[in-house]
Amino acid sequence: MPGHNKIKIVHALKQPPLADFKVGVDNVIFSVDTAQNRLLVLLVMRHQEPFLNSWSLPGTLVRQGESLEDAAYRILSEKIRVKNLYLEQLYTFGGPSRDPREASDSYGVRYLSVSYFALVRFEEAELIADGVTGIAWYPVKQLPQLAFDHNKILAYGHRRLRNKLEYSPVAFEVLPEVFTLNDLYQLYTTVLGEIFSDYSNFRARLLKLGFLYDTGIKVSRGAGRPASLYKFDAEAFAPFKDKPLVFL
Amino acid sequence: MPGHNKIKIVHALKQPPLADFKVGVDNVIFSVDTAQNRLLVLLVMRHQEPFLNSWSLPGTLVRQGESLEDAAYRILSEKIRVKNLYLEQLYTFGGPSRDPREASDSYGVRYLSVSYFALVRFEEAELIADGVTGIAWYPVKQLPQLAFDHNKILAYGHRRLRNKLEYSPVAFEVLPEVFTLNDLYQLYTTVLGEIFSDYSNFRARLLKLGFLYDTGIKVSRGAGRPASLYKFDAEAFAPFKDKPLVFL
DNA sequence: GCAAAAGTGTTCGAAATACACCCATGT
DNA sequence: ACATGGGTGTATTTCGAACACTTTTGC
Repeated sequence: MPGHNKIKIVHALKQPPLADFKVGVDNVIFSVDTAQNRLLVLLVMRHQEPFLNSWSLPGTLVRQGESLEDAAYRILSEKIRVKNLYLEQLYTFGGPSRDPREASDSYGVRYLSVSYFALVRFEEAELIADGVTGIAWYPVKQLPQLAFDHNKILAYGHRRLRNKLEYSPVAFEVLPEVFTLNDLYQLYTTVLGEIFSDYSNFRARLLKLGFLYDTGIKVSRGAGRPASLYKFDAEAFAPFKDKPLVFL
Repeated sequence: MPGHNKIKIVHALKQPPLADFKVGVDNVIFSVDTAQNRLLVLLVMRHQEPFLNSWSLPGTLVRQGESLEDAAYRILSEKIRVKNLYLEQLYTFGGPSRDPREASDSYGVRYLSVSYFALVRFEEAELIADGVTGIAWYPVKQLPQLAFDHNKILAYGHRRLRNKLEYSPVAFEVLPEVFTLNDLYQLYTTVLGEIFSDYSNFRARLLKLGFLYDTGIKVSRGAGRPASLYKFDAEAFAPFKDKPLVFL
């Protein structure tokens, strides 16, 4: 079809050229220190320009043949060893000039960031300190200035975490295998804030739902009556999957 | 620091090269035909390879200096004219080999799709038929086979729409300026399915919330008692913003 | 008058809220 | 023994589901 081709060419001449991208993946990795009731996020110190010696979210550029999610898992496994984790895509930040390299190398290459949101168990997460890379859990209450637009990404991740917590059982991905109901309650209050119902009501509602299994094992934390250790029963939770369950 | 430099080089040699990307933006544009109670999605016919003569989501590749959202608005405005609309980012699909061009041109260029989700008012949306481009509203109940992974993207968008509808006032972006409570009810049932409370309860709950303004104007649709036309009062809704409001 | 659609009201039971109270342990 | 945290029970109120009933129109 010659006529059709002509149209395409005319259009191509009118339009500005396509942008070339490198695609980065940045992870917002949360965990909760139940002992100290702090919500933590994993940060790494940059050792290259740009933003040399700034803290940043652990990230990487996507390689040939690698899917976005693969890349997300790759950085994660380079930084910490975990038994299991929760991971989902967050958001894609892609405005021009969000990365200073775009200006400097003037090839017109854009840097786009697909962010992922992850939850790991604090007790099981073993940081991989390779001696060169600074890496640390930071309390979200005391964040430093981060590289790029990472503060924005982190804020977005934090919002997602709060939402998730209300209507999905992500909490049990963050807690240790067994936990007391108070651990669970503390987790909700530290992440969501004090806007919360009574402990006894929280407790009653959750137990009635029936996906928490009482192991019978008691644990004593200093003074006071020992608490039962509970376990999340994934099978018993199944019927609630995708239902608008809210345990506010 | 020479030692530091050496480490970088060694790593670079071990690692597979970075992928180069073109970034596409694909829009899932919904509207609701209140007259026929159908949920519609905007599709365009492709006139180039790959997937010549397949229906697809309206999309484009991102140009130099253009943000992702700009690109989303650009395609949208090339296809339809609307007064106002709701737009938000959906998800980023980026596995290797999701686009057949990746294989064929063998430059190792990857195609990544950032999808956007849009809602427009059916009555106000004027399709721009340029004679060449086939473009049409398709009922989501009767979708054809789409190009690329667009069926998957569309399914994802549909799920998001259902969720949005339950806890945010997007419905009023899709309805005309004034509407009857029945219009609203029909909208919810057509999108969410019949899993729904009674009309009278739905009605009572919404009116109690107090952000629907009764214009007093009555409109008669065939037989039966004429209905009041209502208006969404954005200011009165403000206090509910970001609250876990659900009008199921 | 009768059907059809809009709009109102009533009843009933389930859940959320706010407590008061009992239980088991460390010191 | 008493302070501390764990755990249970109960009265009150709010809210949603179901459904009966009234009102206003077209035919």
